[in-house]
Amino acid sequence: MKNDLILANVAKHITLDQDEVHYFTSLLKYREVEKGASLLKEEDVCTTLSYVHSGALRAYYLGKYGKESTIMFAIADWWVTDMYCFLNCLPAMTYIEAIEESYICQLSKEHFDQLLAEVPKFERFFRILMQNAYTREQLRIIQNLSQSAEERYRNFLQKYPLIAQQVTQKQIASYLGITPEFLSSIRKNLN
Amino acid sequence: MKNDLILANVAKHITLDQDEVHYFTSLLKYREVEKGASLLKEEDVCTTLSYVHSGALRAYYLGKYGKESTIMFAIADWWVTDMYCFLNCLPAMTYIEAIEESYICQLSKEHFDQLLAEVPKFERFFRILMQNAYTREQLRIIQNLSQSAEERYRNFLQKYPLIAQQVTQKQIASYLGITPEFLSSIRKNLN
DNA sequence: CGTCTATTTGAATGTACTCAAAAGCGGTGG
DNA sequence: CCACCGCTTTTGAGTACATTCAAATAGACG
Repeated sequence: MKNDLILANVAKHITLDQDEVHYFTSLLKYREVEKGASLLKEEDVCTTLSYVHSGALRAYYLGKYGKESTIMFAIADWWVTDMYCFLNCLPAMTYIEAIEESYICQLSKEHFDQLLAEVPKFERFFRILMQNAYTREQLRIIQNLSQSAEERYRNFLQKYPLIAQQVTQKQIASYLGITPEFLSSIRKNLN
Repeated sequence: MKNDLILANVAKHITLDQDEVHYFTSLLKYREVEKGASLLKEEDVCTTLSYVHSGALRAYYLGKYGKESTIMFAIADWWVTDMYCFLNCLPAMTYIEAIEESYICQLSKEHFDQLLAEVPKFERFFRILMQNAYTREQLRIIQNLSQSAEERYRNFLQKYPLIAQQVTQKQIASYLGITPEFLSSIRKNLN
C-alpha cells in the first residue's frame, strides 16, 4: 500500500500504534509532480513539508544575476521543504523543482502542528530528523571550508552515488559552488 | 541563582513544573574553562553537550597542513558540542576551545538520553534547538555558495555583532573560509 | 530532423592565496 | 614602568585557482 514507504521511514525512529498510524496517514496528501514542474517558487508562502515517495527533487536558491545555488537534492525516502520558511510560515527563499517525474506525500504546516500536539512521539521523530539534517549540513560546511573543489566533487560522488546518477553536472556544480565549466575541467583531470 | 539562565533558555520553548526543573538541574554539571583551554580535542570521544553561561567558545576543524576552519562561535546563551559525535558517541572531528574565560554547564550523553526518556517535553525542546541549528546552517551554506567574501563578511558583522567584538579577525576569516590576509584587504576596501 | 540545453574546450580575466616582511598590540617579567 | 616576546594585523608582490566569455560538440526530446 502506498503509505508503506513513509511509515517505514517513520518506524526507523518511533513506533506507532494502529490509531496513530491512521491519524498520521489521514493528514497526508499525495501528489504527483511532473518533471520540470515547481513544487515551490520563491515568495510563495511555504506551507508544506514533503516526503519523496519516488522520483527526484532539487531545492535551490536563485541569487543575483540568475545564479542558481543548489541547497539539496531529495530522492526517494528523503524529506524536503524550505525548512526555515515552513516553520515560520514565511514566503520561501528558495525554489523546489522536480528533476524527474516524482510522487510525493505532503504534510501541511497546520497538520504538522496538529500532529505534534496530538501525537507527541512525533516530537521525537522530528527531533531526530532535524538532528540528522543539522549534522549533515554541518559536515557540508566543514567540507566547503576545508576542501578543494576536486575533493568536494569526489566526496559528493562517494556520499551520494545514487543522486550523482540522477542529476546533471550543471546541477552538481551548483551544489558544490563552482561553475559547470570548472567541474568539466575537474572531471577531465580526475584520473 | 546560577541555573536561572539555562532555565530561561529552556523556558523559551517548553514549560517545566517544579519536579522537572529539579530533575533537569540535577543532571547539569557546571565548569569553568579558562581562556585558551580546550573543551574538546579531536579524537576525544565527545560525551557532553554544553550550554554557555558566560564567556565565549569556538568550535573548529583542523584540516590538512594545520588549516583551521571555524565551525561556530558560542557566546552566552548558546549551546555547543560536536553534535554528530555527541549523538553517535564517536571520537570528535573538531576542537572546541575557550576564546575567553568561560563558565559553562554540561549535560552528558547519558543524562541527555535519560532526560529525553524521563521528561518527553525535552524532545520538543531539542527538536526546536536542532531545527534552529539546521536552518541556521542552511542559511550559511546558501550564503557561502552565493555571496562574495566581502558580502559574507558584511553579513557576519550584521548577524553577529556581539561575536564580532569578542573574536579575532583571524578567527572570523576562518569562519568565512578566507585567509586573514584577504580579510584584512577586504576591510581596507570596505568604505 | 531540428531545437534546446548540457558539456567540453580554450583564452583572457579576476578573485583569493602564498610568502615574506613590517607594523601593531597585549601580556609578562625584570 | 618599560622592554621584550609572541601573536595578530597589515601590506605588497607573485602565483594559483576558479570564473567569464565565446565557440564547438554532444545529447535529449519532441
